[in-house]
Amino acid sequence: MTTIYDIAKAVGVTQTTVANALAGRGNVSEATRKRILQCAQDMGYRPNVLARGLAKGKTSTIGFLLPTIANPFYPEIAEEIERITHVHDYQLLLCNTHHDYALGRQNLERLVSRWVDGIIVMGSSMDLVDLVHQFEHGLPIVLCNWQENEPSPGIPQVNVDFRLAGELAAHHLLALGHQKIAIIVDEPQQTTRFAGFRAALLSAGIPLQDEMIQLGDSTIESGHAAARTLLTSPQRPTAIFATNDWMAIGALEAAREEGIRVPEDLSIIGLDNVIVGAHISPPLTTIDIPKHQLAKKATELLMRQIDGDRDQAQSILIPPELLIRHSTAVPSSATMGDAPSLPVR
Amino acid sequence: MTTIYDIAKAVGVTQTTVANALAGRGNVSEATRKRILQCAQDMGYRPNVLARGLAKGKTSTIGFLLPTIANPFYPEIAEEIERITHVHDYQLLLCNTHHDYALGRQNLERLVSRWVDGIIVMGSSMDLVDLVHQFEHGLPIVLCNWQENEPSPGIPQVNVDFRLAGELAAHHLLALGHQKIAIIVDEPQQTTRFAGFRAALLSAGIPLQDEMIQLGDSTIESGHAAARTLLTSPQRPTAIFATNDWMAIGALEAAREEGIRVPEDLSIIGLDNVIVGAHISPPLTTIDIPKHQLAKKATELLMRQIDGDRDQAQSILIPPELLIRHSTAVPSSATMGDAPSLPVR
DNA sequence: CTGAAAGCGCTAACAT
DNA sequence: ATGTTAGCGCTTTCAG
Repeated sequence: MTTIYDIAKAVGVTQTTVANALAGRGNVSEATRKRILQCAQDMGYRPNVLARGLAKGKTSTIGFLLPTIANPFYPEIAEEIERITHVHDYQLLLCNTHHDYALGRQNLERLVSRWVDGIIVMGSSMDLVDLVHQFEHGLPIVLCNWQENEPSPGIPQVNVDFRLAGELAAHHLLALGHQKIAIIVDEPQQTTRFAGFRAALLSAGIPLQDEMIQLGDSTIESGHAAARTLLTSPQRPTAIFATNDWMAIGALEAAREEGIRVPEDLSIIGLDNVIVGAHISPPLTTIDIPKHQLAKKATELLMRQIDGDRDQAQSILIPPELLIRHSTAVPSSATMGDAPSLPVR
Repeated sequence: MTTIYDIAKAVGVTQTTVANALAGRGNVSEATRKRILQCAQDMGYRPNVLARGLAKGKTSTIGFLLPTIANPFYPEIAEEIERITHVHDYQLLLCNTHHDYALGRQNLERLVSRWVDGIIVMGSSMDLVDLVHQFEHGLPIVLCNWQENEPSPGIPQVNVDFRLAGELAAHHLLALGHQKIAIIVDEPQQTTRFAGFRAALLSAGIPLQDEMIQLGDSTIESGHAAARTLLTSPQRPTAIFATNDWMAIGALEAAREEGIRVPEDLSIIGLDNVIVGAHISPPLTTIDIPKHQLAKKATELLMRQIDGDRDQAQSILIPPELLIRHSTAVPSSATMGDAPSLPVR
């Protein structure tokens, strides 16, 4: 590896001059600058960011903690954050925690050891306690999509209004005329969307029955298993809200296996708006999470913190939107004469 | 940030002793070791990996370049590589190149600047020329799933036998009795699987027609568009091989839109065996790529290189496997009496 | 068993 | 406009 010292020697000047020339500081004569740049090029010089980080106490690196890139919801956000951070000349360090708090802490410590300038953490990826600890020690942190209403002691965050998300799902199903409604939820991670859903049903006079609540862990398989339980019970629901698309896809699969048609005999609505959801059969009705906006705001908040703008405990809330496709419809068993018609976009 | 010097001061010894104690070298008395470890714990000491990397000339970091984590094929591999590297106490640096060679080079240079100990590069993510350059300068590199038969001048690689993959797809469709067969391929990235497919058809006496070849770019949308073209042509095929699952899902969607039943009126076979493919309707027949094996071998090869085992230009070839699900079947228009029956697993 | 000192490649005052 | 110097936190000889 060639260093600035090598260049200095070759050109016949000192380190400082090379450093200045390379950094584009004005105090170098045009002639020597040219020679230096040329030489750097020839020798294939690459600055050593370790040395720079050590000297400056800043690494231009930010960490990004998420549960798993296996659920395509996260890659959509991760790629956007990567894009933005690159524009600002930061390098992104991606870490999967696999919903494992121990792994989350380990990853966090790795990042701290690397002197990252800040981190963005997605909900369900780790224990808030560990984060608070680092935050109080001065590490810039932004909570993104933090599940759900956990108190965040002064840590800036950008969130989706999950309560509203749950309400939107409920209202959609209610508007279609459903009465026997079930939910598949990843508890306690996704408790707010659950609460919103439940409250909306309740205020419509259709309280959610206990046996209509099934737990999942956000994977396709868990959605599949939960739906299976729901669909083989005597009290079979006519509509299911899966609190993420991945589980909704599993539910879709279970319905198919049971010979239950979607949306004719069963409506399924997800949450996330994962790209593939639009391309399967039937195209999945879902609650859209504005992922790019989430990524953008989170990165902005972090950059601001890194630039010294601490302690203005920002908390941004982004509204989700109902996205009607074809996995939801008026219940076929709707005997009531005033069944509302199905709006489709 | 507390440093070993802080600890030294607190305990009343010198840096060296602290370093030795922390590194677990034997030359420290049990008494002082205990005090040091205790103190480190109390002060929340975290080693600075930048400083360590600088001093040792080794960063325990490896880079991983891939096209995009938006296609779930890659996350499945990435997570496995991350897992293995963590076991070996390496940190993984993930970089998306978005199939953009300029971005790929930029990412590569970033990694080099970070003094990564080595990199793993997945096919279609960047220009081989840039890699060769770094490799010749001594950077350990492993090519993983490198598309397809590009010459790799001495760089170790682990590949899937894509030619066989193409043949397997062809043989499956032929065995079912298909005659009007089409392909959707991401050229020139996926040329080997294409070649295998084409050759197998040819030797069965059913050469692939030019109008039965459509190009895609590995996205769902491109598969969708390509299939649409195929399915609306007068010479509509009875079977389509999409060279990756993502495009196959797009093709499935196109068929649905055209009112063409799969697999009754149209067989579709993909390649990758992406998890979600098993859970959609109909479950996708595909060629399985042993991703974990790929990840494992690639990491092994890299570790070996890092440990000094250069220049044994290894090249590992892993065989793919046919995975029959429900998107392929005997063509309904099969008027021949000896249509083979459909094996399903 | 413990300490002193040099050095990794770079930045950042402070000279000249 | 260029040079000198110290220092970032750690590892690594080499001495005591």
